[in-house]
Amino acid sequence: MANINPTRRAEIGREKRARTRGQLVEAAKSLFARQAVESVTVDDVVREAGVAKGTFYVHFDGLEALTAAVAEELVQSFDEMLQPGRVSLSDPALRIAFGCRSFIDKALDDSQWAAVAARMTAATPKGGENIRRRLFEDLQQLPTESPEETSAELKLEVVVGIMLQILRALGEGRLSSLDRDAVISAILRAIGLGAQEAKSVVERLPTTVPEKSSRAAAN
Amino acid sequence: MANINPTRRAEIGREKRARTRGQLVEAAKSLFARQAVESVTVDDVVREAGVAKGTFYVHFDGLEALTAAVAEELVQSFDEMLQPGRVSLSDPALRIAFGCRSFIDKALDDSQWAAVAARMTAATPKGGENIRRRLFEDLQQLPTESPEETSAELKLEVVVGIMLQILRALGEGRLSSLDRDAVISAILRAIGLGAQEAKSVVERLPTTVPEKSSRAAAN
DNA sequence: TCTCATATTGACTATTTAGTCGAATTGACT
DNA sequence: AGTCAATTCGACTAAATAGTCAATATGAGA
Repeated sequence: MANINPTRRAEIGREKRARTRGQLVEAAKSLFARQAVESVTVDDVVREAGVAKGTFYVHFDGLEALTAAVAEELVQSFDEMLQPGRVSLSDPALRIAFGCRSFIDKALDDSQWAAVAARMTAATPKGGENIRRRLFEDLQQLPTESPEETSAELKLEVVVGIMLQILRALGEGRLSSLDRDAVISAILRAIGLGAQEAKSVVERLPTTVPEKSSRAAAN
Repeated sequence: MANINPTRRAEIGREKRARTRGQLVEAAKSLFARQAVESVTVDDVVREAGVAKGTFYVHFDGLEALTAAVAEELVQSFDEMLQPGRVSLSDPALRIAFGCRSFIDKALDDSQWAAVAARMTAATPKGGENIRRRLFEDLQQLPTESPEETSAELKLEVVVGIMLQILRALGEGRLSSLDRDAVISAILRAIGLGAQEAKSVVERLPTTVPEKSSRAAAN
């Protein structure tokens, strides 16, 4: 008699489930990197994932749920990327610069990630809200220049705008020989730091260990 | 006998044609302002325009052609907006600032235009190419700062990124109390001008006569 | 090898969308 | 009022897409 422990049963299933679910999310990311999120169909996804249509609906209620899952994964990667800087850096300008550089490094290392991240912010603004809010707080803590004319709200849009455009460009293969520090400097100057201050912030930025595994090379 | 001059016949038709075609383009713009270009269907358009489906295909081969027509109209409005500055201003920084301010003024006056313009650049990069190219040329003509680290290619993405984000924000109703000059200053500082230089450029910017008719108010 | 809970499959129906076409409407002119 | 070329209409077919479900496959443990 094969009366297996039901808890064990569920465990076995979870592995298989997780693998298939992962394939679907991977397929979605691959498609989102190539075309508009709104133009991707369930049939596209299952074809790309090499999975039957019914399977899709076992894992997700519909495209919206899949999109949310991709967004969730992105937010996860954002948080992991930004966490180290948030805890260790006390200077808001330095925190902003660190966050931006982390994004750029990731985008330089994995252009698919860049393309997906850029597309998802437009499609599901919900996911990016936390990152926006934290950036906004950092911008508010920035020492205000003499006669401050640039509101924190505007600075927020400026930083987000530059970063998104860089992500889009890298995602499309443009700007592949990008100078990270030049971008950070431009952002810092845009939000009111002087050229010298900006340069100084960039120089004080802690060096990050270069990643070993390259996703871009693997694909 | 009603044997009308065939040339006259065609003339009569053209008016009716033009009106219907205009309704379709208007409907498309209205939809593009609300949702992703890729998610708009022919049925959406004809419903919004209050026109039968068959009529749509009399005027356009398909959605792509309609989208191209909307893009064409946008490019037209860009050119009209940017032309005065291009011919009268010799300082590249001034030309860039003027162009950006023209965009912002238009967006401030007509948030639908802003939303559509932002969405269309992503959907049909073809249309924006000329504007991009002209901006790039202006950026190249900019006097190079001491040890130039920011390439013209990067500056291009920075300016475009900021402008697109401002357009998106205004299109979504955010930043409605926007300080035009603050945006221009931020852009100029980002591309390498000092804070004082940027301020000076903004002050030297010729004043434009405020528009009488407000599209935003009319809708 | 057999069992069986779980996961996967793909054919199926229902709905949405693209695109067509003959019939009806329009409106300036006679 | 009548004419007629141009335009518009909307029902129609074909194709694409969403979502369902009974049948099949999987694989660890007995």
